[in-house]
Amino acid sequence: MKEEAVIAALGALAQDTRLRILCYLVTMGSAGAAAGDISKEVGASASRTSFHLSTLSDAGLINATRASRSIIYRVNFEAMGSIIRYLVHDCCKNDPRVTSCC
Amino acid sequence: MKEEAVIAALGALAQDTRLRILCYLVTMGSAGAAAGDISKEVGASASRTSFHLSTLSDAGLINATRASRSIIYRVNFEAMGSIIRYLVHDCCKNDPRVTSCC
DNA sequence: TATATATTTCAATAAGCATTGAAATGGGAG
DNA sequence: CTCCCATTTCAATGCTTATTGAAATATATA
Repeated sequence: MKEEAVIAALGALAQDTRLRILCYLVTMGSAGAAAGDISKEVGASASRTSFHLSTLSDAGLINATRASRSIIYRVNFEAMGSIIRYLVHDCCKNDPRVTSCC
Repeated sequence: MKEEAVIAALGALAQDTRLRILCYLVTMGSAGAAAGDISKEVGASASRTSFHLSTLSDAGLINATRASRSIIYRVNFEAMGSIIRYLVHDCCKNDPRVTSCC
C-alpha cells in the first residue's frame, strides 16, 4: 500500500464522528447501513454525515451501493487490513511489541 | 485505550513528514535519534521538525530524553501496539480480514 | 405529473494545522 | 562570563478541514 493512501486512510479515521461511523459499520457487517441510519446512530446532521461518509469512501475505507432511495455503506475490511498491515509490517518492522496485537 | 487518545495518535500519523519520522525512528530502535539528525533525515527545517516531534510526542507515540545538548527521540512501541490493538480488536472486532495482518 | 423521501452538493463561516524565519531557551566549551 | 551549538517557541501567513443550513439531485409512489 502506498504511503499516500495510508495517510489518507489515517486522516479519515482521525476524527471522532468518522471513527464512530466506521465502528458502527463494522457491527453491521455485510448488511451495511443507510446514510440516514448512520446519521441517526452517530447523531450528526445529514449533510455532515454525508461529508464524513465521502471522506471515508474517498480513503477507500468504506463502499457505497444504492438500494432504491437509500445508499448503503459497508466497511471495506480488506482496506482496513491493508493500513494495519502497513503500520505493523512496513512502519514498525514487525516489532514484537506491535505484532502482539493480533 | 481511550477513543480520544486513538484519534490523537491517528491524527499524528496522518501526515507525511511525521509518518516518515516515525518510520525512521523505528529503524533507529532503542538508540533513537537526535532532533537535528531527524531534521536532516526527513529534509525539514529545525522548527518544522520540532513542531512535528512535539505533535508525535503529545500523542504518546515517541519519547524524548535529553543527552547533553541534543534531545534524543525514540519510538514508543507499546503505544503503537495500543493503537493497532484498538483498530483490530475494538473497532474491527477481530475480523479475520484484518487480523490476518500479523 | 406532482409529491414525498433519501442523500448529496454548495456557499459561507469558523476552527485547526502546516510552514517560515526570527527570536528565545538550555547546555557545553573556552 | 562569554560564545557557540542544538532545539524550541513565537508570530504571521496560508491552507485544509469541520460545520451549518439551504438548495439540488435521484428515486419511488400516488
